[in-house]
Amino acid sequence: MPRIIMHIDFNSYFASVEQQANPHLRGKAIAVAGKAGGDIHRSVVTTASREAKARGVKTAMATWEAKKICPELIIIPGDPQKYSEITERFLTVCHKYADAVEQFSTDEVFIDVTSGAGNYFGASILALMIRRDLKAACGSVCTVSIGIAPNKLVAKLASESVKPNGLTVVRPADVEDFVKSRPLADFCGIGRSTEKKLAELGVTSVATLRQLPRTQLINLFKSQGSWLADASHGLATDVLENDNEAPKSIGHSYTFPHDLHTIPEVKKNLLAMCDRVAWRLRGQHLVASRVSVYVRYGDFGSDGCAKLLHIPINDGLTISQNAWALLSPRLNLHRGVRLIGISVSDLKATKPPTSLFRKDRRMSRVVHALDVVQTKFGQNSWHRASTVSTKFLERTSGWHYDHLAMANKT
DNA sequence: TCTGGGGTCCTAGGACCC
DNA sequence: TCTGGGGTCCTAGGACCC
Repeated sequence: MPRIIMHIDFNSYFASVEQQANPHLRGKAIAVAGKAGGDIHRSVVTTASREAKARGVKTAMATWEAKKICPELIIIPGDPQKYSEITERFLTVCHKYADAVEQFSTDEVFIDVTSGAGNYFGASILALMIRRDLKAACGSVCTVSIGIAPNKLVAKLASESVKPNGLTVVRPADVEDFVKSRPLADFCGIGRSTEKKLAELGVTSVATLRQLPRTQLINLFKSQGSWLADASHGLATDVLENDNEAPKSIGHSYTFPHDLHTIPEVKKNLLAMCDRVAWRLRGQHLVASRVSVYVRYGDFGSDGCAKLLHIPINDGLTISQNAWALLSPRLNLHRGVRLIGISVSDLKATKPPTSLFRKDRRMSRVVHALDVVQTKFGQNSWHRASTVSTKFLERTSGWHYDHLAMANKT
């Protein structure tokens, strides 16, 4: 049975949320970049408002570059908490109108409205109702572009085709023509590299892509080749993914305000980052069997490696020890460390601690106590002594000891 | 004053086993 | 004197998405 899939895409998501929250920002060129407390100068634009886009500011553009082309640009640090609250409201509205909802990213969902809408006319009415409810739930500044089509691939192309505030319906009979009108770069699955490779073959449009034999595409692009052949006709067997699936990996990466040149600096930051990853891991009751570490140097060269562990782990210190063992033999400090990325994967549900050693059992009690503190007092409620400067410790030690004492009682 | 940070999936190639 | 072949596991690295 043919399906009716709707793709809903928040326009300039983070920027709209900021403009909704602060009326002074409405109608102005703003960009969301970095996070509160982070270094904005080494960040890129996460989202540009409609007004900023009109002046040439684009997503992923370096903030200094954005400022250069749009001097009046107001840069706002990102507020993940705020956005996830709005996303929750967004999802609640979607669930009201469809059984199957796939959250594709913070600001995009696919919903299957086959049974709820009945036909494409019904789906258009549904889209208008969703738009009305979203305005009520998220604010009048927030607009969405909606695409309706027989599959995810075309629904996404459709929503992308009219921005902002578009509603594009592509009935099955119109798929071939509609797809032909779209640029290759708009296809979800054709990135810069594939686009370039296709251009070298003389393929710069859907029409020219259709002329290449499927066998040739498969030879050149392996499994992606077959997908390309289908996509050029708007054919896809994509299904809505279940939202409740556990994550496959959890990671954290950070660009330092200044490149690091010493081992203690690297180790200290690595440990703090591993603690954050471990905290999220435990929050989802998971343990990890693979640790991956990635480094970007001042010259923008990079290096990374990964290791499978025999015993699954979920505490920051152990993750950090493994990451350091991987990283240290290949680390080149002369180049300056710009970014470190740490990621854990091969995730499984946590089992109760089984170690026979008293030291390990004691450590898991400490980790649990610290989790309790962090849940109650937030992300910066405790730090390892080894990850903070002496000055910082002197300034804040009283505060920390108070909280640690409380944690032990808990 | 040099391009972030969160993910997923696929493939190549080496090591190892029988 | 010349080292096949299938399978699996693992890491590195690249491509893609937002």
